[in-house]
Amino acid sequence: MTKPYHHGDLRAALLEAAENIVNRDGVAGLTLRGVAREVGASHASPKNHFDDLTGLVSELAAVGFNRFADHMQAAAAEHRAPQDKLNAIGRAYVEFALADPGLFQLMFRGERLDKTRPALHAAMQRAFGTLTASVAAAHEGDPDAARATRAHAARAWSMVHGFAILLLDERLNPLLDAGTPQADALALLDDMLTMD
Amino acid sequence: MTKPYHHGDLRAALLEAAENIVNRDGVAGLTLRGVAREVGASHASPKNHFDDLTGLVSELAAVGFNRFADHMQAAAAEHRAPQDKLNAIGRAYVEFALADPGLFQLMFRGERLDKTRPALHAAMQRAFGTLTASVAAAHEGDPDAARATRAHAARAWSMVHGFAILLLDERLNPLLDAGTPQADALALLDDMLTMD
DNA sequence: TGTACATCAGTGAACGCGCGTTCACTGATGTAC
DNA sequence: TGTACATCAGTGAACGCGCGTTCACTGATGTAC
Repeated sequence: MTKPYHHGDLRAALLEAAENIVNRDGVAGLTLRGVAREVGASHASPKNHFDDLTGLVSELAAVGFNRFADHMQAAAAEHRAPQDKLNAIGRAYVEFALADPGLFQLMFRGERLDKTRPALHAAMQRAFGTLTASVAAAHEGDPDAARATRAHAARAWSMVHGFAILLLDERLNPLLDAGTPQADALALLDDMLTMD
Repeated sequence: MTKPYHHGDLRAALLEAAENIVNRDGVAGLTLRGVAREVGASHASPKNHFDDLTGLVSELAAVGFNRFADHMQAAAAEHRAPQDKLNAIGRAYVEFALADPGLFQLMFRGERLDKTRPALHAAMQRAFGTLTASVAAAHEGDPDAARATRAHAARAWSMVHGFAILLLDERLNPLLDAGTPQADALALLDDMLTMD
C-alpha cells in the first residue's frame, strides 16, 4: 500500500492528530506544523482546511463541544427525576474533563477560539443548552422563577466547572484521599452534588 | 536624570512589567524578552533574576497569591459570623479575578508554574489555607465533620473558582443582564452564595 | 580617608530553533463534450 | 467510452520573525586593608 498523493480525509486526520497533541503536550504545544507532522503530511497542508491556528483550534473545539453535549445527554437519559438528571450531567461534565483533559482545557481557553465560527457556535449552544435546560427543569415552579433559575444555573455550572478545572490543575489534591485519584475525585464530587 | 547602569530594583520592575503584560496580552504573550523590553533593559537581564520563563512566571504567581490571600483576609475581617466571612471571601475571590484577570489566569495555569519554588509554595498555602480554614470554621460541629467539611470546602472553592473562570471567558453572559457587566456578575454571585 | 580588587548586575552581538506564511509546482479528481 | 481540461488538495523550498540562550564585555558596588 503505497502512500497516495491525496489523503482521503486529511481534515479529519488533522483534527484527530490535534486532539492527540493537545492531550499529550497541552494547549501551548499545538501548532499547525506539529499537527501536519503528526499525520505525515506537508506542513503547509493544514492551511487548505483551516485558515490558521485559530481555525484549527476552533474546529477542534466544536468537535469537543459536540462530544461533550452527547456525553451529558446520554448521562441525563439514564434518569427520570429532574434532580437526578442534573446530578448525572454534573458527573458527566467532570468525567469528560478527566477523560480528555487537553481538549477540555482547549474548549475553555477563550483567547484561542473564534466563537463566531458556525460549527463552534452551534456546538457550544448545544452543550450549554443541555446544562441550563436541565437546571430549569429541576427548578420549574420555584417562586421568582427567572431569577432563581439563573442563580441555580450559575451555581450548578460554576460548581462543576470549577471542580473540573481545579482537579486538572491538581489543586484539589489536599481534599482527596491518597488512593486512586480519579475515583476519589468522583466520590468527592458526589458528596458535593448531593449535599443539600 | 541620566539612566544609570544599575537599575536599583530591576527584579521588582520586571515583575511589575510582567503583570502589565499578562493583563494586557494574556499568559501566552509573556516572554522573557518582552518583559525586558517593557522596562527598557537588555533582553538577557531577566536571566540574572529568574532563571527562565518558568521562574519568572512562578515568582509572579507567588506575588499574586500573596495579594490574593491579603484581599480575602481583609474581606473576611469585616464580618463576624463564620458564614458571612465565608461569603465575603467568595466575593473577594471573584473581585480579584476581575481586577487582575491575566494574573489570575496565570496563577491557575499549572503547566507554567514550578510549584516547588518556596515563594510560590508558601503563597499558595496562604491563599488556600485562608479559604479552607474559613470553610471549616463555618461548619464546625457538623456531623461526620471531616468528610462534610471536605465536601463543603470543595463546593465553596469550586463554585467561586468556576464562576470566576467562566466569567472571564465570557461564558456566563447569557445569564447576565445587559447592563454593567461587572456589577451584574457580582449580583449574580451574591444570589448564588446566599441561595440556601 | 584612600586605594586595590573581587563581585556581580546589566549589555549587546551572535547563534540556532520552530514557527507561520508565501509561492511555484505537481498529482489526482471530476466534469464537459 | 474516450479525451481535454479545470479544479483543487497536497508538496517542499524559501522567507522573515521572535524567541531563549550563550558569551565576552563593561560599569557599578562593596569590602579588605
